[in-house]
Amino acid sequence: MSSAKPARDVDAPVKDRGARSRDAILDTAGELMSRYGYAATSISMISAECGLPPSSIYWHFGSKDGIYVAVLERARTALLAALPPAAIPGADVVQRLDVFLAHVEEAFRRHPHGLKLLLGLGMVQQDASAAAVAEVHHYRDALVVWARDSLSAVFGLHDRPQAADELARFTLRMASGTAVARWFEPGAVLETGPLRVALLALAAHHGVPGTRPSGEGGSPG
Amino acid sequence: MSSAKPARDVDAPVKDRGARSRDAILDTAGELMSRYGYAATSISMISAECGLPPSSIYWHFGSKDGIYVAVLERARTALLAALPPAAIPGADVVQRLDVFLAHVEEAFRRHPHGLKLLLGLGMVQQDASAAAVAEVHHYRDALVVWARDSLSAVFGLHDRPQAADELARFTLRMASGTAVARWFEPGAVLETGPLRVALLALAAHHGVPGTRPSGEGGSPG
DNA sequence: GTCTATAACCAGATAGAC
DNA sequence: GTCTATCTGGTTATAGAC
Repeated sequence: MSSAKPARDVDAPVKDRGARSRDAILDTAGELMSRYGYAATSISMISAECGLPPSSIYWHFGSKDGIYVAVLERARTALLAALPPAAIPGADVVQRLDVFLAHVEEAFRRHPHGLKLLLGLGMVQQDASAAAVAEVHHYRDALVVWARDSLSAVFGLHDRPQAADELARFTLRMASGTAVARWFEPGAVLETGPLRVALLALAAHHGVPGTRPSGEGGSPG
Repeated sequence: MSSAKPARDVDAPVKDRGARSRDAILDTAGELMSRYGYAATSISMISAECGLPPSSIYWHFGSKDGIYVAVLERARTALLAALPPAAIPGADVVQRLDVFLAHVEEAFRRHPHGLKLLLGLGMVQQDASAAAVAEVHHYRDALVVWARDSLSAVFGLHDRPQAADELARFTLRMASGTAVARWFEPGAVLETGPLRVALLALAAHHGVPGTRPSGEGGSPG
């Protein structure tokens, strides 16, 4: 028996050792950076954790910024793939909202690093490369667009972009706040119950039909 | 002429040069750490910015952790002093809520570093001293207690601690999410309008009297 | 693609004159 | 309390054998 922690597959077919190493580095770096932040995560930490020497890490990613860009890009892709699409099935608003919230809650629960990375690395502006800053904003913008489109579809706000923006900001800030809470209480999840009540009230406040608090089925037939 | 940036008062009476230097260091460190985070802020950066040599900084605070603890302690004191006390004046729920939200919005607007420091430094667990970790949790706990007490007073939830906890978590997560948003849009403020609607709806959902959406004055007399 | 070894540098922290 | 000068160790990054 070699070691208790086979972080990477040394005996894998030589064919794709490179791709496997690359993934191992990204896994380790994502884990460490989401926990300690970009600045506090060193190449030696990543090297020690994933078992590859620093030079291999540099061979794959070129620089610390390069690792960061790759980690963030992968996190963004994975999170956006897990988030529900804008086309939510459901006849009425409440039905669509419940489907939407269930998907969102699961996506944020299954990809806990997604937002944390954005948070811990958002303050990179210091010595980060232009590519790194661009990727941070790309990530953030993608989430904003997703939130606006989704909530617009759920509540039927295609002709009321301001209301859609408000609901999107509200939802994203709650999600970010939950990500923050998670590094004090690791088990914290997005509380969809209160969020559901809040979104329905906000929509009702904007006069969106089918969101009145009394009578869960909407307007009486 | 000496320099265009007199960051500290070199010609001040010798009497309290120490106290002034201490404050200057804390100001600079707070500014930098809230922008770049703890790990990315170096002693040399602080030294260059405030004009005092590294050894003076160490004389005042002993270590980088020491600076951090002092910065966070001062931020916590200032923020909690600016936040409204639990005893909110106002006859009915809506009145108290409006006073509360106005105070909170102003406190978070006038102390933009307060929460950012907590965010950027929350991930210090890596090589931080026990004192530093303790201060982070002290800060966070103080905010949690404040939120619970305040919202309990506003909505009259003394006998319903679970509802008070839920409203407190909701409010704090929105505030944290806003602090996060602020490092993408520096002008972002806590949006008390939607938060007001949401809190009223949550309270109504819990059956708190005086929070029904229709009829802003509460129950008809 | 992966390794050993190391260059060049900057971080946190200290010594000791004044 | 403040300064100049410096020590030590870790940091990013590279050279070059295999």
